[in-house]
Amino acid sequence: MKEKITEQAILLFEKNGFSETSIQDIVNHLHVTKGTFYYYFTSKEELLMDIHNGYIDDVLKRQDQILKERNKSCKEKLYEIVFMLISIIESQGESARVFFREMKNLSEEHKEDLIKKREIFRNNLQELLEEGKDKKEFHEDLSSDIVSFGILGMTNWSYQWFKPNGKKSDQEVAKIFTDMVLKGISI
Amino acid sequence: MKEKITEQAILLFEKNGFSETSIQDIVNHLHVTKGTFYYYFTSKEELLMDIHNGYIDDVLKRQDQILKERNKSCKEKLYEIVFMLISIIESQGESARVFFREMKNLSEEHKEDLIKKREIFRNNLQELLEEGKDKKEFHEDLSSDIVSFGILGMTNWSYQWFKPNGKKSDQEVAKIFTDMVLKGISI
Amino acid sequence: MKEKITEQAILLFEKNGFSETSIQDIVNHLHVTKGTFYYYFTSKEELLMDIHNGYIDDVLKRQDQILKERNKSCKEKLYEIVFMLISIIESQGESARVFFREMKNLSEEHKEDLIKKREIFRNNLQELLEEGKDKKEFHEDLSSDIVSFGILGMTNWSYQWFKPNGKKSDQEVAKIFTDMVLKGISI
Amino acid sequence: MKEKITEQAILLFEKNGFSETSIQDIVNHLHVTKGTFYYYFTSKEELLMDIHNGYIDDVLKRQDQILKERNKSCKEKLYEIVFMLISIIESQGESARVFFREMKNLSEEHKEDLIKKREIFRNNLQELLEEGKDKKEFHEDLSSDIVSFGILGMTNWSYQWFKPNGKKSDQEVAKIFTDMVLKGISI
DNA sequence: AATGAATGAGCCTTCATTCAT
DNA sequence: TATGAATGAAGGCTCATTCAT
Repeated sequence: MKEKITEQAILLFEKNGFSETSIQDIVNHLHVTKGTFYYYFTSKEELLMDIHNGYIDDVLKRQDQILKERNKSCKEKLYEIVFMLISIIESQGESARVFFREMKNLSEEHKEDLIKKREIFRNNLQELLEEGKDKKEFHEDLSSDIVSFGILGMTNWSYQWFKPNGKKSDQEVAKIFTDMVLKGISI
Repeated sequence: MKEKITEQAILLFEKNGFSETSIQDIVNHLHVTKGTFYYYFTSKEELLMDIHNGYIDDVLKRQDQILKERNKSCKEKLYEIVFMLISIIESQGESARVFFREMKNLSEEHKEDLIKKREIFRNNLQELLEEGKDKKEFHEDLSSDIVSFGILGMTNWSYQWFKPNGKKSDQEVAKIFTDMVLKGISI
Repeated sequence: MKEKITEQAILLFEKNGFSETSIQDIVNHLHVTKGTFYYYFTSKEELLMDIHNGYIDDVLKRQDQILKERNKSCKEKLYEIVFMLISIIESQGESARVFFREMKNLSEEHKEDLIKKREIFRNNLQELLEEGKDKKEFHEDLSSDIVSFGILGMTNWSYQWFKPNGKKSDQEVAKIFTDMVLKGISI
Repeated sequence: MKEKITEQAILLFEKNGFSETSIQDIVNHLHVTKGTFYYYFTSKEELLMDIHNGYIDDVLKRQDQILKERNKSCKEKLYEIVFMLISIIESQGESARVFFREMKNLSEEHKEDLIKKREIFRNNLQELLEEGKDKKEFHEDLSSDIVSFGILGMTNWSYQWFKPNGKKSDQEVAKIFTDMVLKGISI
């Protein structure tokens, strides 16, 4: 039941926003009563936090797995991270959108926790860029901080327009983005 | 007065969110009463729409000016657009953040209008990329649609982390982003 | 309107208790809506505090007037205070009962304020007893603290049984109590 | 278990009030679940009634024992009743406070039962005063009804201020009160 | 004897909006 | 142009109670 509530909530938060979705809305869709909701969650915010944690923890775990792979170059790892981010928006688009849009509705304390985790993710990417510089895979005058923000912007922003069943697949988009970042668009 | 209300609303919407900001909050900061608000606006949504239009119209106008410039290459124009987007977040950060976050609170009708304008903006960028391909400034196998999304992602996302008085200026960030997009990060 | 709400609330709080009376109950009796209530009060507790302050401030003012009277003996003043307390329960019985029963529903802060005022009242009584000892009106080995508690107990408790239109008037009750306290019941 | 629930409930009702204490609160403190509560009690009100009956029955029994004593004067019996009431507040302060404060939360029917018992107690006291008048121990023009209310007020009110480990013991307070009632404070 | 899931009614509070002045 | 009083709908949350197991 707790899981069913969470799933339904993700759908509604994504469609209408957190503040615009009432507990009543959520439980109506599941044909249970508000009491039931409060049996499983102590507050609406706790539910939102659960959703956020579910998303970021999953993303961090996948990033970890990619970075751990021994016999891959930094370029290859960069592609895989880009692909992972795009494809996670394909498979868990609603969670992703809730994640990016609704952080402000968390309590100050919870928000801090999440911002820390998000910063860890970005920092790992920045370190990958630095490692690539050391290994002469990337330009040595690369601003790894700004560039990491740029790459994340490209991929994260895709939740605004990327459609799972659109013209381009997640793999194609990831390829185009990685090409752009690696080789540039200029002749 | 109408302008003062709009300005104050932008500040509060940016800080606390649209749904979380009450009309009362806004008028309290201006030491007037709710009646005054409803003398100038027919609804809270109208105010939000005004803010959105103010932002996108400004951005479109600036883009137009850049694209009209005769004696500039496509590369140069691309840099100028990136710079314009970053710098507008420096100078009008609050409006920008409200614009990106609060569109869902507009009525279906108003939202459509805005999405159209936003699509015009992106399409202009895509056309610039196509023109660049024709003029042999950009690779001929460039996916101008996806790449335009990528560039917008990079710049728009900067509202999440870019700080006007941070280590890098808007010009530097624009330069780094354009370099990355044009030349790539790979050796 | 604010006054009408307060009056109605006193009646209901007295009859059913503070926690057992809903804002809805109050406004229903006045044929207005809950919004109206919150236009005049910021919270249910504020209303309760208003009631408490209205009562204790009135009682303190009256006590002051009695104590200030120049040409009266301590015994006479004691009678007047007892009479005042009984008669205030006759005229403002509901307020009195709310005052004695519902203090626990105030916030910690507000409660402290009130307890201070109540303590001032009792202390004034204790000082009157001490003054009476000095002037040889009362026994010199009188425990003025415990006795003051006893007198207040007698009078305050009357809110539990005293009925304005009962067999004995407030003046008679005050006379009986004062006689008992002054002369004792023993032969 | 039933007893454990009752004890815990008394503590919580005294501290936070009946309406402000939830069944959940009570069972949490005992590390059992709500179901358990409803196995032993049919409703929250029944529990409150049990507490009330426990208190008043005990008080009535003790009063009975005092009144039955053959070789004591009415004055002595009066002292013992006052002492009994004060000391019961010392030993069972929580029950006493719940008794005096929470009667309004009983059903009309249950409340009547209790009021009857309370009236029996007061009436016994009044009869003791009458008996004292007959035996020339008390003034013959004594208003035994009002005086009995006064004595009960003095003692019952002590639950508001009497502290078991305070400056004066229960015996001392009872002595002061009885002296005041018997001999008066006037010289 | 005890649990845990679920209910449903009610509560305090907020807020966009209206309207007479 | 601006105010202040009032509305009504909705929202988050609590809680006594029920019941199958």
